[in-house]
Amino acid sequence: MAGANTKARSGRERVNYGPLAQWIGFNLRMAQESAFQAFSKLSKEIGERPGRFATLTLIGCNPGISQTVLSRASGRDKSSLTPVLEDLVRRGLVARKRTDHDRRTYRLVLTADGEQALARLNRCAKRHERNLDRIIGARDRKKFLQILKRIAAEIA
Amino acid sequence: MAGANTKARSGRERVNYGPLAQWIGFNLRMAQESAFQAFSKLSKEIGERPGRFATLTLIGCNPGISQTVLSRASGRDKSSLTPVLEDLVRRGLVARKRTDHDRRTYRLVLTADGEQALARLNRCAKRHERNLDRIIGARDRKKFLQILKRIAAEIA
DNA sequence: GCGCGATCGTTTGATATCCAACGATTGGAG
DNA sequence: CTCCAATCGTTGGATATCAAACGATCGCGC
Repeated sequence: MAGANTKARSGRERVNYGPLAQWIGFNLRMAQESAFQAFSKLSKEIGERPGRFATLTLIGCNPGISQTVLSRASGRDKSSLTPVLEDLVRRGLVARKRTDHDRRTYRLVLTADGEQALARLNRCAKRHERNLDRIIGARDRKKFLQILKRIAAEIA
Repeated sequence: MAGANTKARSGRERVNYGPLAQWIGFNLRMAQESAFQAFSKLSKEIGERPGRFATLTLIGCNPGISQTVLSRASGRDKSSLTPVLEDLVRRGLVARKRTDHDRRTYRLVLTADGEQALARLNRCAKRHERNLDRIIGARDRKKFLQILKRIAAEIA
């Protein structure tokens, strides 16, 4: 079925991906999943979850940011952030401050411990990025990054 | 903190991404999420879930494939496939056959309805891919795809 | 034959995520 | 002033995923 036979599977475990092999969407998912798994393993070594990283970085670079703005920037629903921030606050990495002129929003800031945790995560991320750079190649890195950003920005 | 101030936020809702802006891993996640959302919307129009697509395609291209092989090919744990296949079988899109020489494994095949559902999903995917192609540009498409495949293959 | 490690699909339990709805709060229209 | 729509963070319900453990089955060595 479905035309497009690139290669029938031969001996053991050879799979025919058919048209999937040429589809950006599928390969984007596979690459992201692999990269995430790899980073997950690195960050587990220092006892942090990978999902915390973008959150801590964005709070660090934008002290006083609100949860809603943070959720949009990190590409997740604001309700997903509630348990994450609860955890980060409980562990003393992030502080929530109420403002007086608008008592609905929190202003999020890193604590000293939060800065340290972020620094540790940054070292992991650097190693991870070096691995990715090695695979992508310095020559194509800039263009690759640029295309990723265009996809994120324009497909919505 | 964290050095690297590309731009302080000014008026409304300007967020400083700091070093995140240059990281492949983060941008890979954002691009994948956006692309998946877009495809999700398209496939919802025809009443299918986006996760079913790779599954149906791989079964179609590899009639008789087992669940374990299918799970590895589609990049998901085999236990994630159990409810998906239950649903596809219940709706009559996929048939499971027991083999006589190995009664542990199923052999998965598409039914006629499954072929039709896949054809509908394929039309969605083509539209989706055209949008991605427009963003990426024909000139860079091949290289982009190649890099995605290398990441998926080599980072693990 | 027999037994035991490996494999297949499922179950179970834990996360992470989305979406819709909610209560509290704000700010603007009248 | 007084409402009322909009916004903020949370809650509740649904789905998707993984990892570990399980029962059934296989196949190999002996």
